Order: sequence, then C-alpha cells, then structure tokens
Amino acid sequence: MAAHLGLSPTTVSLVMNRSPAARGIPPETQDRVRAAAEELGYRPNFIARSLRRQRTFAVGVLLPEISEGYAAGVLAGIEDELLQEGYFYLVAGHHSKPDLFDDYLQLLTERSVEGLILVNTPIDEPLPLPAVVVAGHRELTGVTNVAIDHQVAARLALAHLAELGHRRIAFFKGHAHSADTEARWQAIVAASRELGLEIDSRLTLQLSGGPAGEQFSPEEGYREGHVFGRRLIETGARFTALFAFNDISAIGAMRALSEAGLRIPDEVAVVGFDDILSAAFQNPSLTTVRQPLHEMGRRAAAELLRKLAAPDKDSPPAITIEPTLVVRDSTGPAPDRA
Amino acid sequence: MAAHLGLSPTTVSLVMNRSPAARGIPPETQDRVRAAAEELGYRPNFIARSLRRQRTFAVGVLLPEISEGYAAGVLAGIEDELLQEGYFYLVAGHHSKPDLFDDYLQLLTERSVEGLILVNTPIDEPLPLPAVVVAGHRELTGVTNVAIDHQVAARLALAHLAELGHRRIAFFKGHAHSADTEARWQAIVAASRELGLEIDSRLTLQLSGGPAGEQFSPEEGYREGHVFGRRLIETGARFTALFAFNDISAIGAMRALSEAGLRIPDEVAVVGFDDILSAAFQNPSLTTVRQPLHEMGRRAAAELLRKLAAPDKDSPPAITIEPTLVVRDSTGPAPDRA
DNA sequence: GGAATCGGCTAAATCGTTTTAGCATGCTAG
DNA sequence: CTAGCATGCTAAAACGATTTAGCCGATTCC
Repeated sequence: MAAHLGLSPTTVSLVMNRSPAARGIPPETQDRVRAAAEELGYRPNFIARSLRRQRTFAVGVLLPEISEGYAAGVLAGIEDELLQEGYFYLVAGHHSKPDLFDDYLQLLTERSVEGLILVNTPIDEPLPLPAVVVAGHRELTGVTNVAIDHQVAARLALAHLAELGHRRIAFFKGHAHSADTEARWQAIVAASRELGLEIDSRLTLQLSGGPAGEQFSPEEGYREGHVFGRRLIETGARFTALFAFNDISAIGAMRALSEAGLRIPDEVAVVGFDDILSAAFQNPSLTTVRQPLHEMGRRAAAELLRKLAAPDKDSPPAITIEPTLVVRDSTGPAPDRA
Repeated sequence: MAAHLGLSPTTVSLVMNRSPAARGIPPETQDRVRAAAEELGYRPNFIARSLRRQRTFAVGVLLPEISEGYAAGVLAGIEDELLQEGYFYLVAGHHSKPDLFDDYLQLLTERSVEGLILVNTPIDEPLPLPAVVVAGHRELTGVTNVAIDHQVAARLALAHLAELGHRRIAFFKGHAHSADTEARWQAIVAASRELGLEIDSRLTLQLSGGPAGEQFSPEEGYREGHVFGRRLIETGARFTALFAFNDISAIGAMRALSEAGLRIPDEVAVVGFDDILSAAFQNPSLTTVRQPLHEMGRRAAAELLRKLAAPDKDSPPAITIEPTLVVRDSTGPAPDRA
C-alpha cells in the first residue's frame, strides 16, 4: 500500500486514521491515499493494530450454555450493543462447571479481551478485568450487576391477581442456588403486605432445581412443576391463583391442575415468569412476567463499554431493569367474585 | 520474562513452544524457564503470536439471530468443537438482512479469522475464506454443506404413521425461502411412494413464512399453523394424520384441531419437526423429528478445522446427518384401525 | 595441531501497524 | 542575510512474540 503509492507507511496510517497529526498533509495527498486504499481494497490489519495500540475491541462473555433461552436472549442484546460500537466478543459456555470458569477466564485474558460480561455465572474471586455481571449471585466490588427489578415484578404480578379478586395465592419459590430466588421472594413478601394479601406457608413450595451445583434440564423442571401442582391440591388448602417462579414450572403445574379437573383460569389463575417462547403456545396461553433479556444484555454491554472508556469514574453497583406483565389467558377473575 | 531469567526471548520462546529447535537446550534450562513462567504467571501474548505466525485460531460464524433456537443449537455444537481444539469464534447475527452479510464478512476478515461457518445464511458470491455452511441454500464450490438427511427424516415420520395404520396424511410444506423446503418435500414424495401412500394435493398446504425476505416470528408461525389447521378441516377431505413442516406450525394446528372437536391422537395424529423445547410440554406432547443441531454444529466445525489443517485435500460437498424420531403422545393408531 | 563437530545459546529480522521525533525545503520577517 | 517558521513528509522505535541464521567455546577426530 505504502510502496504502491511511493509514500511512507506513516503517511498512510495518518490519513487512514484521520489522525489530528494529518493536519500537515494536504487534502490532495489524502485523497490520493484514500483512492488507492479503495482501489486496492486495503483494510488495515486488525491484529497488528491491536498489538501496537494495546486495544483489541473485543470483550469476553462467560455463560452457562449458549443454547439456553435466558443466556441466548441476553447475549443477543450484548451482541447488538457491541457490534454497533465496533466491538466483537468471544463467548465460552462453561456448562455450570466451576473448574471451567477459571480455564476460560484464562483463555479469554490470554486473548487480550478488554473486559468481561458474566451471565448467570457465580464467581467469588475478583476479576482480572473490568466486568459487568448479569444475574450475578454475589456482589463484587467494582463490578456492576444487571438484574430485573424484583419489586416491580412482584408488584405487577400480585397487583394483577389482586385486582382480579384473588386473595389466596400459592407460590413456587426458586431453587436455593439461583441468584434471583431470595431477592424475588422478599419482593413478593413486601408486595403482598402492600396489597394486604396473606401468604399461606402451606401454599409456598420451593423448587429443588436439581441436585446442588447441577441444573435441571427444562424437561425436568417441567416435571417438577407437574409434581408440585399436584402437591398444592393435596395440601387441601384453598387457593385460587398460583404465581410460579418460572414459566416451565408454571406450565407443568397447569398440566397437573387440569388433570385434577380444575379449569384454568376459571377455578385457578396461573402466572409464570420469564415469558419463554412456549408460554404463548400453551392452552390456555400463559400470563407471565417478561424479563427484557435483550435490554438487559444491551445495558450490560453499554455499561462495560462505559467502564472501558472511563476507567476512573466509578460505576453503579447495580442496574435494575423493569420487567413487564404479559397478560394472556391463564388469568381471570377469582371464582368467588366471578 | 526473558530479562528476569537472564536469557534471550529466543530461548524462552523455543522452550515454551516445545519447538523441535529446543533440542539443543539442556533439560535443566528448560525446567528453569518453565518454572519461571509458572511463577510469574507468564502467558504468551496471543496477539503478538498471531501477528507473527499469521494464525489467529479464530473462526467467524454468521447466522440470522443468535437467540433463535435453530442457530443457537447449532452454535452450541460449533462452540464445543472449537473450544476443544483451542479455537475461539466471533459471531455476528445479521437478522436476515442481506446488506449486513457483506458488512460482517468484511469485519470478520479484517479481524483475520481463519475460516467461516454460515448457519442459515443464503449467499451467492464465493467466500473469501475456507467455509462450511449449515442449512445452506445454494451450492458453492469448495464449500461443504452440512444438513440433515431428509430421506431419513421423511421415512422415519411416514413409516411411523404408516405402521400405525394411517393412510390419509395431510402435509404442511415449508415456505418458499427455506433451504430445507424443496429437499424435504421431495423426500416425502419418495418415501410416500415407497410406503404405498398417496398424497392428496388438497391436504397439502404451503406455509408462507412471512413476506419474502422477512421471517415470521414464532408467534406468527404458530398463528399460521392454527389457521392452516382449520383450513385442513374446511377442505372436507378426510385425513387421519398431519405431518407439519415444523413444531411451531404443528402446535398451532393441534390447537385448531382440538378446538374443532377432534381428539389428538385418537382422531388425528400429528407429527412435528425440529423438537423445540415446547414440543415436550404440549398437551398432548408432540411426536416429532428431532434435528441433532448440536451434532450438526460439531460436524461443521470439525470439517472446517480439517479444511484449515489440509487446505489441499478436497472436501466433501455435503455432510448429511441422521435425524431421529421422538415418539410422544400426539400420535397413535389410526381411528379406522383402533 | 588443525579441522570438524557439538552443545548451548543469541542477534536480528519479521509480522503490519502506530507514534514520536525530526528532516528538508521554501518562505517570511527582522 | 539569516533566524524562524510553516509545509509536507519520513525514519525509526515500538508492540511481543517467532524464526532463521549463526556465534563462541569445548570436545572429538584424523
């Protein structure tokens, strides 16, 4: 390129980067360089540039499983934001195996990513690079945690049910090793108090989510929802609505309730959480709290880029995002009111 | 590192890479180097290495949408294979916008990826790098196409139905701009002939899949399945089974059939295609042909690595992978036989 | 005793950029 | 007339590794 023009690499570089130092190069020469670049299809080598500038315009993403709905949704948002800003990303799925966390962290740093985004990945030690966490389990100093606003989520679901006249509501709590379980439950307790609803501990079941460390597959989660749906009936305690921890268990429970002869939503209303694809395809279709995964990803990526641009400015410990309620056919007026 | 040991970078490099030229370096020195590397946490800089060796150990993946089930499933397979072999990958989702194909192809080549994998991405021009295509639309010379074996898929589904006594089978054909539509339909025609089944053109409906170029969202696909289910009944032609083009339309059709008072599987059997997550959660759960997405991804990645390792050896134009039949509750004996 | 070999290393070029410092040349000002 | 300055460019170092060619001293061989 430089040779072809009879100019030095310096000049070419200056022009191509529209560097302020190119002030001293007359417009004609600049045009000549750009024309030649166009003609030869010249594109500066990113690797060489990265080496010299010590910037890769790449970030690393660590998540449990790339094909799983939650992570994939968030990743799509991350991608949108990053590509727009000229960044790329390297992903590694660790299949929830803690040994792999470190291995992949190593590999990513070795490749000189500039920052990290962890999705649903519990980690204890401080991270070697600027990082943002989505659905993080613990708080790490200097690391921003992106999560939905559980207060709002609980209030949306419960206010919807209360408005329909439901007073006796059953709950599926999340499994112990989920990041959201505790926060969500506290929000539910608070919202119930606000709305004057009582929580019956007999109607509060905790999902196991599989043996600690491992994760239930979706089909197993569905099955657990089914079992728990039956168990609710067996308690003998009266309830007119169920707020499940996620759509999968809600769908399993709906099946169990129908099998027991309970009509949905006439006799029992069901609210799920997440708004997975199949929520809309159920019969009846499932009312649920939607997590704006895409936006969570976007915000996480945007915050990371902000950190990279201004490492000194300290960053918020948390970014909370508003969920929305998707009302479908699994909820209706409480039977005693209808 | 070199300075710390009082040795030259050459020696360090030779030892760290276990280069054959390290023959001349005595084991003690080698140990000394490795010990120091361990102690200092020294990891060679990948960028510098890439620049010198002209190898990045990275490949580019182009797909429509990272959060969509098909692509995400394939990508998980790609990832498994690549990470295992020390490669990383850069992904870009083009949202089915042809203008973005070239842009991202540019960006990826600029970043010196060594090869490309295209998933569900129709492209005409020859590619600038070694490439493998999953679910490719056209044949490109030198590019291997990974796809399922449609013959087997059609035979699995139809033999299952025939065995249950079904003779009058309705079909949903794929939309015109899907890579699989034509191949699958031909396979269905062939398998029908083999099994002595007649195809009634009144019972063969073609999905539109949305206005050309754009893609239907899953919810729209579901709705189309619902409409088409009703339309099947309206034809007045007798049928005891439906083989849909995908699970989503099958689920929509099941809904329509139930609403019309037809019991599944007693009066109509339904077979889907893909085995998406919700197939197992339907009521009744959906019998379907499962595409081994993960394996398709793995094979695609493996073939690409093979190409990179031996660019001269010519590669197969296609790799076909066997689907499997997942029998659930939406299929049963034909009514006239039961 | 001199040449050849061997053992243990290293100098220097290279990959393709960016960046700092500065070199000619011509013009202007004092 | 010359110091100073603007103009238009370039030399060379640097980024952090890999790789080729080869140096130097000691031993072996004839």
